[in-house]
Amino acid sequence: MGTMSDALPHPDRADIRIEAVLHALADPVRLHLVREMNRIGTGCACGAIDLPVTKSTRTHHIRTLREAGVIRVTPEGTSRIATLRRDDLDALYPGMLDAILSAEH
Amino acid sequence: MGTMSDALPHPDRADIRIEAVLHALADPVRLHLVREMNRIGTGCACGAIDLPVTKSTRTHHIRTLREAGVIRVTPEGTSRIATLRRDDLDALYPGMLDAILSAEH
DNA sequence: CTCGTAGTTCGATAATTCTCGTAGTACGGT
DNA sequence: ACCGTACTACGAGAATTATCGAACTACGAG
Repeated sequence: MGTMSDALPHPDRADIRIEAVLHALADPVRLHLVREMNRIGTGCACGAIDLPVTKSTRTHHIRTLREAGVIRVTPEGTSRIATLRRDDLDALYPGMLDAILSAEH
Repeated sequence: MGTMSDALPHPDRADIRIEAVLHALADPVRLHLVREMNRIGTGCACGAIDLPVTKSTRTHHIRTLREAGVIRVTPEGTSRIATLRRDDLDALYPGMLDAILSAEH
């Protein structure tokens, strides 16, 4: 049970909660992930973005972002492709994502 | 030392960090405080908003919001008046605050 | 089938942080 | 001067979370 090609659970747009999204984006590692995903554009391999943490920690952060509804993750071979849920986030909180992503840092 | 009428420390606009702001807004109690401050409008007494926590916990949350640069707090008699730092937040992250405040909940 | 790569899961630890109660400070009124 | 109200400070407990290492699963290439 639980093979890697099983669809991963994602919240529906209606089930995305602002607090979970804010919490997900408030962590420096996760914010960096999201910024990079945004920069690279559509569909980037999770592992391609280098981070100052081990791979199990990376898994934890990717899951946090996925469960909050910030990214969508789909298996592709041995990799997993992550995409920002721009459409959903823009529909729910218009302007928020752009404002956060374009913030200086 | 440290009398109540001392000016409380607030970060300059340039020192406001997006991560701190997101972290401050990610807590349900603090988000409720901010929503209420926004609804009530300019300058509301911190203690006027009722919360399901004790007053020392309230102090903690107010300080977190203040130190993140989300609100400005000024002594006024025995009370403290809190105001959203709309101008600064809108300048730094245009559209973010409105998007968060108008999110359904 | 075996190997290497990509990622997950589990258990543990360390760090935050949310929460509270108690004690204390500041200010305004009587 | 005294009291009540508003809030802060400190110390401690409970909960959450960030992090890691080790063991495991899945898939593709040879």
